[in-house]
Amino acid sequence: MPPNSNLYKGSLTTIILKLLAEQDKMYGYEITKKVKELTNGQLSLTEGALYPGLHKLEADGLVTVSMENIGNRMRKYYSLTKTGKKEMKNRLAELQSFFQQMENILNIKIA
Amino acid sequence: MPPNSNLYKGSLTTIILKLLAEQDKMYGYEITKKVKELTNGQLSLTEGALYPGLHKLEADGLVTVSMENIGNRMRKYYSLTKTGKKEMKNRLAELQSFFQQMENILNIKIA
DNA sequence: GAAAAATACATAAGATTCTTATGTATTTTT
DNA sequence: AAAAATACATAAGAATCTTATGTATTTTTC
Repeated sequence: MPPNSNLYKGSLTTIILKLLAEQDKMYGYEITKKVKELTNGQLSLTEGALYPGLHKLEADGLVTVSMENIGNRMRKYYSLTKTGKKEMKNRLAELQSFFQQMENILNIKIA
Repeated sequence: MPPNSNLYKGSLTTIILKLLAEQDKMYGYEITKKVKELTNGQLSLTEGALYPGLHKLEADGLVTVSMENIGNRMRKYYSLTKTGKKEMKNRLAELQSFFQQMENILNIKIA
């Protein structure tokens, strides 16, 4: 597998929030798998960014946690709070306008 | 004027390189004006990011500087080096693939 | 059945890139 | 004459990442 592509800083939590909005609840490792799958293996979230990111979302009240034991191994499932759903919409809108601005500036077509 | 939109970190130097590729030479303040113009005032580069960014591009050998005096005021014009032109293409390509990946992950249409 | 890979979490040090604040000075507009 | 725009700069601190390391279980492969 190639080394991680650089995530443009700031997009990680938006990704997490959007995936949680679609899947209802997910655990960290599952998120990394999902991102790899959706990008055909091109993008790998690093654990050093993912887990602190999830902790921050929790501290900010955007997600809640529920633990589940699978055999002897634990999983921490994350779900969006009501605030988290709103914030997800805000960040998606922000990201869209960022993309629009980048198109204007760089004069490129995306997709 | 509204407060600065957040630039997604990492995109600033790509913007600078692309504008320099189109304009041949520009000075810092001119770059901020151009970005404002292209985004209809929605995006303002902050000086605290712009000038250090230009200095770093120079230190990395991607741009060269030529001074010009306009009356009693100086301008520092920046131009792409050969390496800078290559790097600009690399970063644009990287950014495009990042956008593509974000589309895949977030399931959004851009533009 | 032993070794390797995958699963599943975590944290810490350091790098990078930004924001905010501040500073200097000239020129143009009001 | 005062305010806004032009034109540069740097420093402190915040935010977000990378890289490295650690622990432990489960599944796959040889």
